[in-house]
Parts: sequence; C-alpha cells; structure tokens
Amino acid sequence: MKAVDILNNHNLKRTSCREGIIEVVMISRQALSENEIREQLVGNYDRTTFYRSFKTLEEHKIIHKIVVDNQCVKYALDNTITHKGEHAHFYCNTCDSVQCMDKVPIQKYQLPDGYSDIETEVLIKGTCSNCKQENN
Amino acid sequence: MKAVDILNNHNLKRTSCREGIIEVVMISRQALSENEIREQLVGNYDRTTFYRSFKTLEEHKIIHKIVVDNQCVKYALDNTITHKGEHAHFYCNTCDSVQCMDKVPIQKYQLPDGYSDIETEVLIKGTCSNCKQENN
DNA sequence: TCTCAAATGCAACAATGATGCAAATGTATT
DNA sequence: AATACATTTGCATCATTGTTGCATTTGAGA
Repeated sequence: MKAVDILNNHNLKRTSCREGIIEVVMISRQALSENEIREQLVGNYDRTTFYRSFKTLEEHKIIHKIVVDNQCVKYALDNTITHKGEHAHFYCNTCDSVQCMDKVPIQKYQLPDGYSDIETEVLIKGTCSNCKQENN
Repeated sequence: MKAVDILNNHNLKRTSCREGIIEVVMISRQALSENEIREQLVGNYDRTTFYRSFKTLEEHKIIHKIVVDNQCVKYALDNTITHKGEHAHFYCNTCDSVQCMDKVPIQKYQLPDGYSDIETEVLIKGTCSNCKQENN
C-alpha cells in the first residue's frame, strides 16, 4: 500500500507533508520522533503544519503515538494499516529507540469489580537486540 | 510510616515542600498531577522547587511517575514505600483519574531473541468503578 | 479553468522541563 | 544556643512542545 492510497482511503487531501510523514514512518523499522521524521522529510514544513499532520493521521488511525516518558513521543504506523493487531512496545534504555513488538500481543488483565477496560498499553523497557550485541 | 521518617531513611533534608508532597501523595487513593498536589499543599512553592522536589523524590524511589499521554503526568507513592509490588496503572477516560492497581500485577512478556527487559509499564484505559456507577 | 473547502504558514501564547546563581534554610558540630 | 557548611530554595531565564486564530495558499472536484 502506498502513502497516497492510504490518504485517499481516508478521504484526506494528498499533501506533501502528510504523504512524506506516512512514507517515512512506513519504511522505518522503529517508531520515530517528530524530529527524526522531520530530518528524513524532503520538504521543510512549519512546526504547526507538522503538528497538525500528526494529529490528523492519528485521528484517522493511520499512525499511532507512543509516549515513553513525557517529552519522549514517537510515532509508528497503526495496526489498521499494518494489520498486525495490538502489540507491546519496546523502549531501549541504551539507544533510546522504540519498536513495535508485533510478535508480542497485549495480555489480558483482570480488573477489580466495576472497572472496565477499553485499551491497554504495554511499554517494555530494557536492552534491544542491537545494543545487546555491542556489549559482547 | 510518616513523611519525615521516609525523608530521614533516604538521608534527605526535611523540607516542608518535600514533606508536604509525600503527605499528600500518601493520603490520596489516586495518583495526582503536579497541580493537584500543589492545591493540597499548605505552603506556596516556586515551580522550580516543586519540580526539583519531584525529581529528588523520584530518584530516591519515594514516589513514581505515571505518564498517561504526553502532557498528563501523575505521581503516586512508590512500591518501595507501599510494599505492594509492581502493578498496572488504570486511567479513567471519563474522570481523568489515575490509580495504581495494586491487585493487578504486571504479566510477563516473552520477547524476541536478543531483547532483555528491565521494567514493564502497563497502562489500562477504560472506565473506573466510580464513573461506571454514575451511568446506572 | 474555476471554485471552495481544506491545509498551510505565521504569530502568538501556555505549559512544562531544565539550568545558573545568589540568598535562605536544615542539620551536624561545637 | 550559636556557628558553619552543604543543601535547598526562589528567581530569572531559556528551550521544547502543544495549541489556537487568521490570512494566504493549495488540492481536487465541477
């Protein structure tokens, strides 16, 4: 699926900023921060445009946001595009990267009476395979 | 355990700001934001002092931070004080409250080869028991 | 090509995280 | 109880991020 098709499917205008963001996020194996995405984009966009593009893409479930700590926000393609289901996220303490763990499904949690869950976010922090190798 | 004792145990100076924060957090059944804590404090402290107090208390594992979305940060007593172990957090979409689910332990996730986990954060979003009742 | 809603760029503001430094304060010692 | 010193505070200041209003520009259908 191409970025343009995704935009069309969602009745979103094809603007170079949106198209660029989707393409960058689609290629990357890791979730990317706003700045990491900006660096890989061809055009130069105003911060507001960028911000609003993220918001739009997120609202249409084309990308999803992963918040590690406050002040550390990353974006990745959404499940509805990748068709890989709900998954845990991994944050590497060493290289600060964030990855969608497509093979690690979210487990079910039993809540006390009266509580109902709609969505569960799992963030696993540790050392990624890349950084582990470097220690050997 | 009193706030003063906690500070002493960690070799931290007993300042009214730190003492106040611990007391407020200790009493509350819910995790509280910076502003919610400030409102309940007697004294009036500079924002920087406040910020640095949180940082110190967090570093000494007296309180812990729960990040819901970026821009939504709450604080609660840490496990090392409550002795209740690692637990999931619950965020109520309706009333915006955050609670430590002491009875909901973190489950183990099987990671791909090469990845090692140090810590797992689980945030369950939904409707809390209070808000559910109100719908009846 | 024209039209119009939608998106962009710019200005501006709020909230939050963070640091340097002088003044004030907590605590151990005398 | 007074002193001394390291720690903490308050203030100024700055960077980053989230957010909104508005005039201009642009995408896409007629």
